Amino acid sequence: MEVGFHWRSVHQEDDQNSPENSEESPRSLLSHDTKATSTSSTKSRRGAKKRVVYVPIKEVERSRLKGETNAPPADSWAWRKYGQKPIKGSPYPRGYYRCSSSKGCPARKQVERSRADPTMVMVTYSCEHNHPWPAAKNKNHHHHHHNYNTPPSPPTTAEATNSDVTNDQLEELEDDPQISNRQSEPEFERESEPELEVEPEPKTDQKFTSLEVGSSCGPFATTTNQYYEWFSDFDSTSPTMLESPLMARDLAEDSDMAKIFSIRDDEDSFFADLGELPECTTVFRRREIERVEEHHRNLAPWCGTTG
DNA sequence: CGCGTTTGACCGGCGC
DNA sequence: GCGCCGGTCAAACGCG
Repeated sequence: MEVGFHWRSVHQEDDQNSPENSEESPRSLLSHDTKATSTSSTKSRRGAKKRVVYVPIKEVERSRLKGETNAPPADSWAWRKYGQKPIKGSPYPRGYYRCSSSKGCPARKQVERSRADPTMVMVTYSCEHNHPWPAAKNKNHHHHHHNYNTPPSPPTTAEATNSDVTNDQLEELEDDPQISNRQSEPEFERESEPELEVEPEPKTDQKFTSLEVGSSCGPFATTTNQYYEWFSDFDSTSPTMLESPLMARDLAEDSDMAKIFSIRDDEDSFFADLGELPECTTVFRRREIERVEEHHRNLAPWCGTTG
């Protein structure tokens, strides 16, 4: 495969000038990577580093189909929506989310549908989680090695099925034929199908016009729902998930991480890797986290943007 | 009753 | 200085 996701260090001035420009970037997606997620690190005005992730709306759609109103690329963290605004250049609104796991957690993310490619959802992560993954909150990961920024060890479908997901949850998952398929299929071929799956009806367009993903992002990471999210994201666009755990950092520039990612990109069976990668990442991840926390305490982090 | 979403108001930065 | 715009706050509301 040639796609997957590309770590793009976008050294734009210090901001994504305009939504239009930023949207144009993911042209690669437009071409054929409907399923691939693309990421790019950029800085916001105040120099705050941000990580942008593109997720095929399909993922979102699928999630919704499952009966849950979840939508945004679930990263297993609990996010609480604190605002939504229409964006000038885009017909789609942008949803603002904040980590609800910890009160002081500066982690934030913005979810909006790509204007250039309506089949993609653009998720912009800012700031880093400064607390362990709230596993206890909604799950019983007996061996979860909550790495700060790393969500629970990405429950490979198998793993989760065995230890994390309850029967009910499984049923939910299996309830969606697509999901089941994905788990066993490479799904890449499926992806070759255009947005047919995504927007079979015009009404689909409606919901997006109004709030689209943003609105449906609601209760996604509330509780058990997270499992669904994981699955959906996983079997389909794993890159998305990979993103979240490492996001806020300059992983793009981080040699170690970068390496891992490249590997991932090549690996078709990232599923297998997922089981281990998180572990590996956890190690140095923690190291960095600590540093990050330091920053957070000592000096106003890049996310210090107040307005 | 607690938690999360919704939604309009408010604030601050930036360009003109 | 003013207006536009993106980002956040906070009250109201809904749901489990």
